[in-house]
Amino acid sequence: MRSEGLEKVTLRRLATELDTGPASLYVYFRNVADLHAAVLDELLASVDLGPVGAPGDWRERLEAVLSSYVGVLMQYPPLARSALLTRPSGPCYLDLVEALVTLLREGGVEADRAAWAVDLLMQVATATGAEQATRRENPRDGDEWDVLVAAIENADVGRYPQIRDLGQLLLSGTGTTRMRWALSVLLNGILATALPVPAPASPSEINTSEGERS
Amino acid sequence: MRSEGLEKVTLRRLATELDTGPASLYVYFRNVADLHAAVLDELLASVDLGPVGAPGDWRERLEAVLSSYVGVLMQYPPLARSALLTRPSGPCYLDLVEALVTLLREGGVEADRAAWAVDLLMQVATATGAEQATRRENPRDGDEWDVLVAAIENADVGRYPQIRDLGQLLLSGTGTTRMRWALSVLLNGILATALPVPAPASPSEINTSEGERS
DNA sequence: ACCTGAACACCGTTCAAGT
DNA sequence: ACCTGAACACCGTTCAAGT
Repeated sequence: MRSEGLEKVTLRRLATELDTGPASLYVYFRNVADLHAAVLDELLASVDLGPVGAPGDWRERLEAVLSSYVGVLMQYPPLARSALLTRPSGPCYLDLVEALVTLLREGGVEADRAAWAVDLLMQVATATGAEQATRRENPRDGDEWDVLVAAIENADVGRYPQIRDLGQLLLSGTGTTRMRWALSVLLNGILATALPVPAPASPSEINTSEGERS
Repeated sequence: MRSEGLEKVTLRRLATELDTGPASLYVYFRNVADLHAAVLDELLASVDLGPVGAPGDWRERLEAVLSSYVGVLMQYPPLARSALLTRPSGPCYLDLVEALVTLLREGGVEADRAAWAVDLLMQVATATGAEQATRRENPRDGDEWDVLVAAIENADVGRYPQIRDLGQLLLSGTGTTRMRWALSVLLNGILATALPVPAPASPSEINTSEGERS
């Protein structure tokens, strides 16, 4: 419907695209965050969930799904950024969650742990996508990188002995290899870390045990 | 110097605060990202690095430092958001990196692994801070939560069997307990996951082995 | 009743004109 | 030479006035 190539997703741009004033969009969206969420979910439809049903190692398939997700985010920097702050609940987002849970459970992760693990995996993937998308669209990124390199190389030995010791190790690796390693860390950690035992609750407060969520 | 209580850090607001026009700030900062980075680093000075030199379990001390960091981010939502996309290189940021590396090494993590681990820990902590800060300042967050609860409870059983199966488990736990678990996951994963063997490089390209970093 | 033009209150950035 | 007022090109949101 309105899935034309949008680079800067903004209320006004979409309004002029539709030959109307910006006020009209408030009939469909209560604010700009709502609009972003809607476009984002539309976009998540293009994430490749094929690996879920495919044969092969569940870890590799999970990595494939998350890579596809990150790739989609990187194509639309502003949406990638909004994905970090939004609480998505669209159908395609749920498809993605469903896929990740399926793969985790296939890997032997029990239900409660898988539930929390999905959030963590999505958080890291989304943050990675938003970061890389922003850097990619920022032409001055090279400069910032150089500044960081210089800051590390010239770091005061007295104040930053560890940093001086690590040196280039802090900057080593490509984005892809780092993300592959991060995903391994997460999966190994998830497999090794049980959920905390829930705080003992008296029977009367069992139904409010969802917590403050803040 | 200019560390007055700033809630919305914006070029113009700071300019009027200083009784001048917005153009004047371009003498000190080349753009608004630069300004954010500067203020952020100023803010990072208030992160409590005391636990680094204190006695006790290195994991708990690392958790204390990161909690302090997240707490600082949550006090300034716009800066928390910019921290996700910026490539910080200020002195206080380096202090924080130094602290984390120190604790990781104390825990027996070897140098190269610690170098990558710091980035991952900071990414998760920063994302958590930015998320929670944004939610806290958004009064409609309750509504979005309700929408998500409803979406999960009423999810189509055919399309989302796993989600239906998990149900409230997906929403269980407070922000704090989730973050404590996430940190355990990360530390367990870091301890369990060696870096990939670097791609074999001919001697001639050893000096360019920093990678594309994209 | 529904839609929307125009206005409001902001942004970041640039650049010519001042001192 | 250095600083900056004013202008430019955008934002998101509201609201009164139209149909």
